[in-house]
Amino acid sequence: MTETAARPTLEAVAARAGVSRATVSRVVNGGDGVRETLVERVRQAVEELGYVPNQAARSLVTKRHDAIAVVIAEPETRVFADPFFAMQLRGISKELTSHDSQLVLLLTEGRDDHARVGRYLAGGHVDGALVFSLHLDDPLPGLIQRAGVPTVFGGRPCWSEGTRASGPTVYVDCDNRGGAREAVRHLVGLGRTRIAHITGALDQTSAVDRLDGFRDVMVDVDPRLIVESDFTPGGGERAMRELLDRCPDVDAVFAANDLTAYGALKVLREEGLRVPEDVAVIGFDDMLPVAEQTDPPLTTVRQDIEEMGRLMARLLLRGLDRRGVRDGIGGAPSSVILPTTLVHRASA
Amino acid sequence: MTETAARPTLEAVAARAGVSRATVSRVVNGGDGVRETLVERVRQAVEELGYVPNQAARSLVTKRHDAIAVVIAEPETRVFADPFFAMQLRGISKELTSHDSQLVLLLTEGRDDHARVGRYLAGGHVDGALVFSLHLDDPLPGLIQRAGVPTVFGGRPCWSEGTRASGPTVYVDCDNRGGAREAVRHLVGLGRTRIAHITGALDQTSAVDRLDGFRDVMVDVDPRLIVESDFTPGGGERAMRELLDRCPDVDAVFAANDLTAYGALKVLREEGLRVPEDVAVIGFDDMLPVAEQTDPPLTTVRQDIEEMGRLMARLLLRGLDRRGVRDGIGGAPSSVILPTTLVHRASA
DNA sequence: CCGGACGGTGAGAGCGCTCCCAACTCGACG
DNA sequence: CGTCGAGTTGGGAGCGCTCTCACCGTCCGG
Repeated sequence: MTETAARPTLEAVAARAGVSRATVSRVVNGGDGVRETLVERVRQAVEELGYVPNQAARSLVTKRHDAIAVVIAEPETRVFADPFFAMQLRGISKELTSHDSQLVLLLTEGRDDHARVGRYLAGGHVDGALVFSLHLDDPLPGLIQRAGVPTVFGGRPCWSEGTRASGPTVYVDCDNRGGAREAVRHLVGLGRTRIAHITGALDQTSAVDRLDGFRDVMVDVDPRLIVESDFTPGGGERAMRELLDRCPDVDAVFAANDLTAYGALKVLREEGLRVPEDVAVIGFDDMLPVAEQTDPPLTTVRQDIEEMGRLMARLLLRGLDRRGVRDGIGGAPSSVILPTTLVHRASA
Repeated sequence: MTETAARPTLEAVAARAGVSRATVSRVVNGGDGVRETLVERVRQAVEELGYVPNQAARSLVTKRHDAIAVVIAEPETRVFADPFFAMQLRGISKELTSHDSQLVLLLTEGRDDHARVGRYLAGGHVDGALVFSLHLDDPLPGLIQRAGVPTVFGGRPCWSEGTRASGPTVYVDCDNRGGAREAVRHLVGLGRTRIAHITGALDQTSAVDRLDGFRDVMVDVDPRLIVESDFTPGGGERAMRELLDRCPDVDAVFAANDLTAYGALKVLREEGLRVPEDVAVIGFDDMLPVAEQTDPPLTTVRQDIEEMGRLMARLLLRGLDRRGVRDGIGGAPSSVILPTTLVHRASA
């Protein structure tokens, strides 16, 4: 941990290359309008001195930061621990990297933290934000939009009344409803008639949308076939038990996600029911370490999580670039719903 | 996405409070040596104007950034997807937050990316780095230490020959070896005699250390009882099959992590072997969604992952602060090995 | 052969902040 | 009653960079 040697400045490079600061700056930023010989000379000086631009000085004048914030509102430990965010982050990171932007990660812990995040974003330390807000009553989306920071949401956000910001909301989500429909139709196609749904946590739009998709197909479904749960394996177990109790004749289950399906599978096995012969099971997410490893391997609805992350970043960056170009018409980017695909494995 | 109103500057606050820039600066940075009445007046002006300091301007002069980088070297998708990093990030984030520092996340993709990360760190954009380097031959640790950025590693790093940097290396790890010993001793205590070990990916120090711990207890172990694997469920399955094939009399398995144990459990069940009656199984990590949900619930060695993250951050920040105080003797912080605990569930 | 256009370059003015130092106010002390 | 020092406050010089302009040479058309 020794003191790092003083970093060379533009000035130093200029001196070495025998040109002015302005010229070095031009070269460093693309080199347009500089004679080729000079460009070369400057490049070499940069190389020799190991010059790296000082981002702080640059931001100070450009008001750009080449950094975006990723906000993950996460009261619940277990949700954060699933691979979901990791994959999204990966996608986001890839996109940002290719755009030379940095990723500032903001994790919130409980309500008080919202203020901190709001302050940070309003403080103009980043060019934009990517926000994952999971719950219906989350004040974060409102806070953020009020902060005036360009934002793209991960998953369809939900507005508490009155929090609704002006201007369009941009978000990226997968086709939860359509994916659910496809899963349920597949079960119907298998000849199943007593098809149940174990829901996710219904304070999240993804859970609501999947339930809606289920209902789209099972129009007059026996209400006892719908059991509310919470996206966890334990919740899946409890729900499956209740389901078996209420409707012993159930012959198919569409679980709101793979973890839930995993729990359901466990109960089914314990009860001596064969999957898929007695009860077919479909999950959602195609979370690989889970879906491929269940017993039997899980048929599930795949969403490309990494791609969602990447897309969020792309949308945000595009919006940012456009802003630079004097907010031309052609307009703000709009939300994107990614398609899902049904992955056939053994459970249905 | 409207243009944000011009942010108020120190100057503006000063004007409003009827004092000088310097005074406002003092108040904003703690307010020492300023008369109480003035402090109050400035505070109010700050409030009214919604002033937030411009970090870029501040860094420019202080050379501090109040930001640290978290570098996750991750060629393998599946490893990143496990909850491990999420938990660590959480711990890190908590610690940084309470220290008013930001977390810049750097994910690498393949070899070329190392250069990018090296450049970024060397560029002095952050005050320090927290680095997770998983593999033995990873050039990243060397690169980073050469960049002269204060760094704390997650997990005992491993140096390719010649890459070894000068100066002490600080890292945080759990007591992989001791934890493994405890697990194996527990199996011995259960009266098991044919105790096997399914290793993790042996290009990672954690896997090597756990193997060493196993060997510490099982001094003259039948070499056929050690099967090399890779920390994945699939790998666990394969290893377990091979093990059963080689030594049908195996009566206990210490798996290098929970995922591996999960795979092993699956094979055992398929083969009609009872756990723990016929074969006792112990995992490592206590990855909750996995360990609690296996069938039967997994006895495993717990490491407090979030705490590791928090500790890494704390160590780094402490080192940074000390640097500020003229690098006094009393010295660089040193590595920490966190204890593990054996969690008794049903599988052993 | 001269004026103007034009590509290329450098000088200089800040961006918003911190921090050094000078200045100023008092109360205390000789 | 003068002086000194502690306690406060303000002025000003940059931190390293970008960006606007003025400037300079060159090339071309008239």
